[in-house]
Amino acid sequence: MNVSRLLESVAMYISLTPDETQRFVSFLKSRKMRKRHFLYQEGDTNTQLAFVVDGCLRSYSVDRNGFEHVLQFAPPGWWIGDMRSLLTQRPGTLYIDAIDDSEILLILKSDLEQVYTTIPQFERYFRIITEKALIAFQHRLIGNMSLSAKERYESFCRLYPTLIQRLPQKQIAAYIGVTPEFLSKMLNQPAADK
Amino acid sequence: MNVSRLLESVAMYISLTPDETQRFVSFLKSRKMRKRHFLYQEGDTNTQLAFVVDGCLRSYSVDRNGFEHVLQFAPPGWWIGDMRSLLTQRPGTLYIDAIDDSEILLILKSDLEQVYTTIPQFERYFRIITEKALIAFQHRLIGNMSLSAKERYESFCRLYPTLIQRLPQKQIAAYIGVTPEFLSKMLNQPAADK
DNA sequence: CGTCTATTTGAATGTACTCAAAAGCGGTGG
DNA sequence: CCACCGCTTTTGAGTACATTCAAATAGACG
Repeated sequence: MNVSRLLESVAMYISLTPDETQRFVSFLKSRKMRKRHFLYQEGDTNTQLAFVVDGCLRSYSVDRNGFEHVLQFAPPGWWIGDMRSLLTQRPGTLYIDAIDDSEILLILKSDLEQVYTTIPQFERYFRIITEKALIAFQHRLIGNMSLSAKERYESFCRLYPTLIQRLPQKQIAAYIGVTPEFLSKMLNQPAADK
Repeated sequence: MNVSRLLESVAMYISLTPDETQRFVSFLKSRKMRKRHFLYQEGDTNTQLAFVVDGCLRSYSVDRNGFEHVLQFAPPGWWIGDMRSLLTQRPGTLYIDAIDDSEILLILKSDLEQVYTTIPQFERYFRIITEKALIAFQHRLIGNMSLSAKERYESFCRLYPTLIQRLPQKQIAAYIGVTPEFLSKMLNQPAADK
């Protein structure tokens, strides 16, 4: 089990003793996921959080017309899950799948609670991680309201420069909030520069 | 200083000794704000977090064309601040002002750090508060991508039933992401019911 | 009351969507 | 190794939702 990437992330914000580290790791389960395979589907109760070691996952919802909307891409080093389902312990509204062959570390909600009570420093770690996620989503929301589709695309390219190359356009469209058709037209008609 | 509302919120997630409570309260500063007065403006470095005791605040950004986009309304019992500026300690991009005469409790970033180290339970409190905020923003983002303006308006009414009455339409428009003109037309042409 | 801002209304415009169909691309099996 | 299948991307024409700009009206506040 390759936990070094996660321990690096943890070490950025808190200091653990070898024993604490050991106990934390004992709660983790490693899992390989093949491209296009699901971690959860809508209606499942999400009882775990996933840390991406290698590959890339995504979470998305499907609206009543069948259109997908990407909530998050999770490259290596990122956490992903259906936070709402995790918190409420009720069936979620998100799908989470692998967009590449991936390796992830899972921790169950119940074990996470264990971690919080036995190694309180993790409250801090996840507080900070969550704050950063919150800031990112706030920023994205503002962007969605104040930028044009073209600007959102450019902003996306800046944010995920590595992802942009291996993601199908369709996924990018579902992230920035336009139809695949429109994104295609936009990219092939740079006639007017601004 | 009216701290009972905040202590209620804290007590929902953690248990403090009287001494801890006392120490926490000693970090808070009470402040009254008159309607339309600012807590921060764009470019300020936000060094504090605000808890609304009474009244209502809002945070918003102004895009390059001068349009306002509301990030958050904060009725009594809610926290508000420019999280990004608070985390990075750099000038923020948000404006925060009172939309009603309000009473708030402020805590400085530096004091918050003190609270975290001396009363570690607060890591938990703010982790949970932040998780809830994250979930709310994720939900709103998905809504912005998958719902029509009318549906976003209805969703807003459900979320803030009390606010809806005392907020100018313009503010609601700036929250759901449409122009005030369009919202006005939408509300006055319910000809077609669906 | 008078001023300032919010709301309404209308006409013209634009950005992005819908639907449909063709073309491209990648993986799979023969 | 090639042919085929399914999915993604492209392209076009028509449309719709929402914006822009302008001006009139209504409300709020001092």
